[in-house]
Amino acid sequence: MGIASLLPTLKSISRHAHVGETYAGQVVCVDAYVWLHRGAYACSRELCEGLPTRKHVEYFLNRARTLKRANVRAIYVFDGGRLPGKANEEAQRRRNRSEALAKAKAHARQGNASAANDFYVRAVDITPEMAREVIEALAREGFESLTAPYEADAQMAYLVKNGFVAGVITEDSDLIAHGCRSVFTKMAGDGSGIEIRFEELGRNRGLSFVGFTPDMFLEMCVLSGCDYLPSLNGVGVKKAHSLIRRFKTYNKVLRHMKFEGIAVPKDYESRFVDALLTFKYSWVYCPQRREIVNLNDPVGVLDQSLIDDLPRLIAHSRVGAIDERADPKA
DNA sequence: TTAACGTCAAAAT
DNA sequence: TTGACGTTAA
Repeated sequence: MGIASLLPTLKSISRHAHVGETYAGQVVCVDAYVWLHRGAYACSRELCEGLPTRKHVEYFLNRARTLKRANVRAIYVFDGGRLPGKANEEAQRRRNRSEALAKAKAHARQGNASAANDFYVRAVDITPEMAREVIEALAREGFESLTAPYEADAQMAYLVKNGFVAGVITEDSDLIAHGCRSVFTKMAGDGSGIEIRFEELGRNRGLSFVGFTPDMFLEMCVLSGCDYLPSLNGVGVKKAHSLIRRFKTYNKVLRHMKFEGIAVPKDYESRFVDALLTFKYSWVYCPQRREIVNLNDPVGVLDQSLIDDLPRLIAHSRVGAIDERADPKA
C-alpha cells in the first residue's frame, strides 16, 4: 500500500541498479514482509494444509545469499505486532482466507491441482511462527535480523536516519515519505532493482520538488492519502503537491480549504495530525541505546503535553498486539 | 488536466 | 491482493 501512485510520480529519478553496485561494502536493512509473502507463494498448498515444507524459508535464504554475494551486509527487519489494520479488517481477511481454503480443497478433491493452487495462494496466512522459522534459519547462516516494536517501516526509517544503514530494500513507498536517503525497490532474485534517492527529489521532472523540505514532502504524502488516513475526495498526489507547493504547511492548506468553502470532514484535521505524529514519532528500537525510542526526538519540537500523549496517540492508530518477540523486556 | 474507475498481470515452482 | 495502466468523467 503506502502512498498511492507516489512511485510512478518519481519515475524520472528512479534508477535501474544492482544492489551490489549500489550498496557493496555497506549495510542495508530489508523489509522482511515482502520476501516472507513471496516465499509463501512457492508452497501455499503445503502451508495451508499444514504439510511440512521449507520452501518459503529457502526462498528467503536465497535472497539473503544474493545480498551476501554482492558484498552487502543486511539487517532483516520484521514487523512486531500482527499486521496493520483494524480488528474488523483483520477478521474480514481471515474470512476471505478460509473461504479461499474451502474452494482450494474442493478443487483439490476433484483433482484440479492448478485451480486448487489459485485458491491456496489466496488462503495462505503469514504467521509469527513462519517469521520465527525464517529468523532462526537466518541466524544459523550468520544473518542478522531485528523485530520492530511496531512497524518495520518506522524501524527501518530510524536505522537510515541515524546512519546505522545506508539504505532500505522494500516495496513500500512509505519509506520515501519518511525521507530515507536511499530506497531500493523491486529487487529481483539476481539483485537488480530500482533505487530512489531522496536528495534527487529536486531533479524530478513532472512534479517539481524544488524548495520542498522533508516536512513538506511528508505532508504532501499524507494529504494525498496514506495507510493511516484516506485522502479527501478529489485529492491525489497532484492536488496535494500543488496545495503544499502553494501553502507550504498542512495548516495553511486546511485554512485555505475552509476559506474556499471546500467540504472537509469535521475530524479530518485531528486525524491528519494523528497520521503525521504516527509517521514522525512511531516507536522504534535503537540498537545502540538498546531501548525503545521515538523515530524522531519530540523534545523541543512538540509541547510536553503532546509528548505525554504520544503513547496513546500512536498506539491507537495501528491496533495490533505486540507479540513477545517485540517486547523490550523479553 | 486530473482523479476515479475498471481491467489485467505478477507474486513462486 | 497489489500495483500498473488505459479509459472515463468532472
